Amino acid sequence: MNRPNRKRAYQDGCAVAHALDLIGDRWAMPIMRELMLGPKRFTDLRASLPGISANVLTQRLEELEAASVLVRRRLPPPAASQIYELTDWGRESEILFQVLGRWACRSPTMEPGKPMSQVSVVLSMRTMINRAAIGDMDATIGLRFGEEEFRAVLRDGDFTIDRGDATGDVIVTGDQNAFVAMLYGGQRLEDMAGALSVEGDRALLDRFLTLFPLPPKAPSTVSPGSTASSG
Amino acid sequence: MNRPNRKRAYQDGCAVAHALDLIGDRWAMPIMRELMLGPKRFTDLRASLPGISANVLTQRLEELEAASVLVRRRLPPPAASQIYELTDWGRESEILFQVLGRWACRSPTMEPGKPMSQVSVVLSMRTMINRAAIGDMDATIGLRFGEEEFRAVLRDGDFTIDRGDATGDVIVTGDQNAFVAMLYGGQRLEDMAGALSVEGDRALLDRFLTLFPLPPKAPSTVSPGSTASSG
DNA sequence: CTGTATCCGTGTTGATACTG
DNA sequence: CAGTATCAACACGGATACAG
Repeated sequence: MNRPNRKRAYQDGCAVAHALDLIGDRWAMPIMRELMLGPKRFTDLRASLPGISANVLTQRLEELEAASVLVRRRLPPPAASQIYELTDWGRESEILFQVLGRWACRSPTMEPGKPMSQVSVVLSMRTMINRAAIGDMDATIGLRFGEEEFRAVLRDGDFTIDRGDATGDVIVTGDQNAFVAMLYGGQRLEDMAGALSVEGDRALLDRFLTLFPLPPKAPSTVSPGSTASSG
Repeated sequence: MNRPNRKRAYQDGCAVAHALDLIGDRWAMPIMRELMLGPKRFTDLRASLPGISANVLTQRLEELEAASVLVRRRLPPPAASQIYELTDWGRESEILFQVLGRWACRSPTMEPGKPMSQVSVVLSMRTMINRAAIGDMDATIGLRFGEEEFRAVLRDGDFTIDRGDATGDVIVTGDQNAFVAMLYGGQRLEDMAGALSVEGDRALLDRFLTLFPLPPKAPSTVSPGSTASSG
């Protein structure tokens, strides 16, 4: 229990430096990301953050709780387990993830194809949606990624997607990475080798997939032969 | 020279995780912040980032260069020194700093009064300006913090501030931390004990200072007696 | 089953000293 | 001025053992 308790902190009045003191440690933002669509248990977090170790997760959760970014709640019996949930202010950090995501997807070194968590995929849709292209579309799209279900709604020129029953005009079931390959990789359902199945209005799905354009890449300013850290 | 060259990277397709791979290392964002208003030399960076050590600065600059966030340029003689300059894409990251700053200044654990760099103060004004309150103000404000000079312009309901000659309708000279105490701490010029001097239209300065309101704090969700890391 | 604590090998960070 | 070299302290990740 008696940890030394003194973190390395920027001694800087800049609010950005304070933000980095709070959420700049390794794994802090990915943890927040995984909680953005609702609370999760320790084990769920661990499962959706491949590479994190139990002790690091414990420590980050403590620090984020101390920062009032999240709270831990004990569920009533028979669940008898704890859940971690963003505070209101923690949830307001979603804009950080959107802006960071929009900037980073233009990175010259961003390479697609690496696996994403279910939550990442849903948040990326909130980030990349081109609202100007929605027009008068009025539709509900259900997504079922493993055990998790989400529902997207297009209405009145707006787009929302949240946890919820995967019902609607079209329902996609399967692996979220296969869905991402369609969404951002330009792949077609036929290329998915059965990793995805679709029920309902396939034409709607095709149109839906066009609503998430990727912005142009920024040019690389590194000469190809230099000693850049290649991953 | 032959560093192992393999960083700890999130193996995650999420664009946010990629962003963190690029600029999530300690000191990376403060370095970018210091370059946001124009290029700087190694020694200037070191001076404006108290606490960073030379080897870490070297390494971060290399990594940020490899990420195409900044470039290093050799100045023509007689300067004969290098400068570090953000790329276009690197400069577009300013929105990250604004969003991060707006979110973090609501932190329950944010405590004012810690020193800020000159660049931080200027960027914070870009972040916190309340454009709706500008009205028909038409004025130029000069700021002189140490060796650095900045010029703020209010015109057509817009606000800009950049490096530039500290001339205008009112000119403030002195320590940027004293200026911040007026800007965000509600202090008055008389309380500054001579750390600031003002030439020109003092009424304009008073009105100018009202254009940068702080948003309300988020509530703390930590019980005061708990073992929070009070770092 | 759901976390938490401890040990250990390794890599990163940071302070000091030093070189071109 | 612009970095390198060295070294100690710490953080991370993996494994494992422990507690409710």
